[in-house]
Amino acid sequence: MRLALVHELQAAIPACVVHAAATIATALELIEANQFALILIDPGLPGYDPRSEMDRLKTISTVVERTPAAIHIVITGAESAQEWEEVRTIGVAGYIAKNSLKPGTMTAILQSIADHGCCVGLMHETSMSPEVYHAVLSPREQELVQWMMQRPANISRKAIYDQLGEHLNIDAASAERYYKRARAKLLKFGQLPESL
Amino acid sequence: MRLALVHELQAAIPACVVHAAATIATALELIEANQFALILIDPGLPGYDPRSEMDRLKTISTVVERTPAAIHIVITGAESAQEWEEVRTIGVAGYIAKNSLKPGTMTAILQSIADHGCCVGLMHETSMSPEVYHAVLSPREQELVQWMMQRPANISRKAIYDQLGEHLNIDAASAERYYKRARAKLLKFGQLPESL
DNA sequence: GACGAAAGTGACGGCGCTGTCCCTATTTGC
DNA sequence: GCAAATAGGGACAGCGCCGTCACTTTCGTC
Repeated sequence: MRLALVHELQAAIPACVVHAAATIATALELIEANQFALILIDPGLPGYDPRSEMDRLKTISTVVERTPAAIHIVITGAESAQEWEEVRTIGVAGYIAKNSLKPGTMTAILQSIADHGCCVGLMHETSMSPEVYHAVLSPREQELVQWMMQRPANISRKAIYDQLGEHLNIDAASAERYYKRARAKLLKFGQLPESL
Repeated sequence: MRLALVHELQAAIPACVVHAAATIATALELIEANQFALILIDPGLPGYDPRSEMDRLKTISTVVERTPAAIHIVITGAESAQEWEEVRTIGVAGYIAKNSLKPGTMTAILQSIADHGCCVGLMHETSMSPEVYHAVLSPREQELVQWMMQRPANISRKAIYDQLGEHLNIDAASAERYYKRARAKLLKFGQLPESL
């Protein structure tokens, strides 16, 4: 889980160095030994660190107080608008629900903080559409299949190709061939979903 | 976060199809429409799904009851030995704390379930050593640096190379060159940690 | 019947990661 | 001093993913 966050950060900030801590104790050691520009905090769950009676807010405020020079973002699974109000007064710049943290969102979050000074990502429109992942597909192919499966019935595939080509900065024709390759792979492995 | 789990699964089971749901409602739709062999459940945090009053146990039991043919594993951030006792009586085969879910562990978990019928992964020895990730390094290089930084002072680097070569099934000499390339990159970008 | 959308197949260059091999200074140890 | 360990550099083939180009066939519709 930490790794996922690290990868998001690395994708958003090229050529950065990320330090990760499994427990609050380790985190406190790190912020004493280093000067960080950006700090992500996952307050964790009840009983996250048994040796500490700190609750969520205390944990956050402790870290923030000890690193006044850094920008702080709270990443939480148990989102709460009220908690955001509380931590923003402490000096937290961002409050992101894990549910609204999709791949690639990190860049937008950091941009928003740079522009408006803060960023909130509660569970807005949870993409209710289920996600399907096929291990035999490369990431690009996976993405193509994902898009195609969400295609409304009255939209031609060609339109999706154009849409996707623009979105990924590639040729619409290439997008078409990706989808075809993906479909061929799924057919070959007998994993073709009924949505053709 | 879901994606991280999906990737772990795909790494553990080659050529598999993974369906992911953001909410319990979506999950219930999925298990009605499909026949799954393996189901991972993250009961989520308090308030995870606001439209449902189900608590953690109710959520888990609902899913388990509706999919008697599948193997169930609970992945949770708020681990609790007591909860494991409760869910095992329902028919859950695995109970894994997110903290003990390191990259590559999935294979061992599934193997353990296949062998002993169940698998528990509470927060055993939390690797207290902090983790450092450099975006400029490739995964292999990253791994080498990680190992080398954890090297006890009285162990020669050569021994680490041998150790690593065996662990990764590569030449010890190759491991050496990976570390050197990694070090050169870090030096070039001014990101070299003091641990040389 | 003609035309366009869609499906199915084959091939190519570029790029990055991997794993291997070789060659040279400099430092550390016995 | 000599040998081993360490640091530093350059080169190569294999492989998978990416993006592109070209060709044929089937189907539905007008």
